[in-house]
Amino acid sequence: MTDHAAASSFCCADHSGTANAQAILTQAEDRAKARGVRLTPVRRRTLEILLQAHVALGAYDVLERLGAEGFGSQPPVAYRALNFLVEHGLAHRIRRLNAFTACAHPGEEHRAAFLICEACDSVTEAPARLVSDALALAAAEAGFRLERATIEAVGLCAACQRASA
Amino acid sequence: MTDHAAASSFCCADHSGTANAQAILTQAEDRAKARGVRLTPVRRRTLEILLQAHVALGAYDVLERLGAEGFGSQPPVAYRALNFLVEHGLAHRIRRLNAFTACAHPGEEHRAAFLICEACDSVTEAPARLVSDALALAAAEAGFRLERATIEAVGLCAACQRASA
DNA sequence: ATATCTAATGTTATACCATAACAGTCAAGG
DNA sequence: CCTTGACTGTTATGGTATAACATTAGATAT
Ligand SMILES: [Zn+2]
Ligand SMILES: [Zn+2]
Ligand SMILES: [Zn+2]
Ligand SMILES: [Zn+2]
Repeated sequence: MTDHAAASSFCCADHSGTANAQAILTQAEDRAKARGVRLTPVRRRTLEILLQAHVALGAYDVLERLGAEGFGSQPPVAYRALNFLVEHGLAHRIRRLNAFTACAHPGEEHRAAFLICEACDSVTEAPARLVSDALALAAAEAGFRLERATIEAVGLCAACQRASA
Repeated sequence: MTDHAAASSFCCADHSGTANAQAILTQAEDRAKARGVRLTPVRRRTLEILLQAHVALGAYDVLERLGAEGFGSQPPVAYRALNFLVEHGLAHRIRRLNAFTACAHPGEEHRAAFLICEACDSVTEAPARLVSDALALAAAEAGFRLERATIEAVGLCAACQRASA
């Protein structure tokens, strides 16, 4: 897991960061303000780190960067910042990878699905309205009251399909 | 995680085990034979352990039981058996819980969603054809070739809703 | 039957992921 | 000011998972 960041440096999707990272960061600040929570330096920097990465990062990957920049260097520092971002819709946890990725659409309320490429480790956030609705239906049929869900697909991203063709 | 097995001893769903456990075990044997793989003693016993549990079990929970019965007592013993069962459709991995549960419908090819109760830790396997289709569609729209997916819902099972009403 | 090969099991050791508990710090609001 | 609650940092520990290698059990082929 630790070498994800190094690998596949010119990979697929539009989460590549630098492009719209600034815009997303601004949205994130707005959202934080709207919610009345503080986007403190560690938290903000953590979000930037996620935005700059083109793959999902493990907590220890994030921690390493934070520590190198003068923030705390012990696991709780990273986990707290990451959990904060997730709680407030600024990042998502990818359970299959034990990793985190910046939300591509902060501000909107959304239920996302994640498309994880087995070849390049990229993670793309896809709109999951319909998937979510279908799941809600299936849950209702079982008398289950759905609170939230994890939807993660594994396969090959468009770029890697072309590359392997 | 370790006390899941102890808790909620008369819980909700139909995965309660003992009822149709025997039938499922038979199906599993058939399926293994059909696939030309061996359901060895550890593997079979591991499946039985999962079937007897009424919640998903962590690898170390399973390991503890296996060790107590004369099988190996080191992590790889449990992980290998569990991974075998998952690979061959006899069990499922519940990523949100870092746990495993016996498949309720071995034999059939199926893409399942899991309904995880926050109150009693029960895990119910729900048919997810429609959810899966919707996800396939969303993936296709992103040019993503879907291989497999994890669909896990968190909420309240029917029984626990009644209990808390 | 015996040699041979492969799959499966078991062990040791280690890596990776995550949180509990407590101490110090900082920024309001009274 | 000074209290208060939120935030950051540290130490310590617990839980999850795999790599690497030795051993054994089953199948296959003389
Ligand atoms: Zn998002
Ligand atoms: Zn890719
Ligand atoms: Zn199943
Ligand atoms: Zn329940």
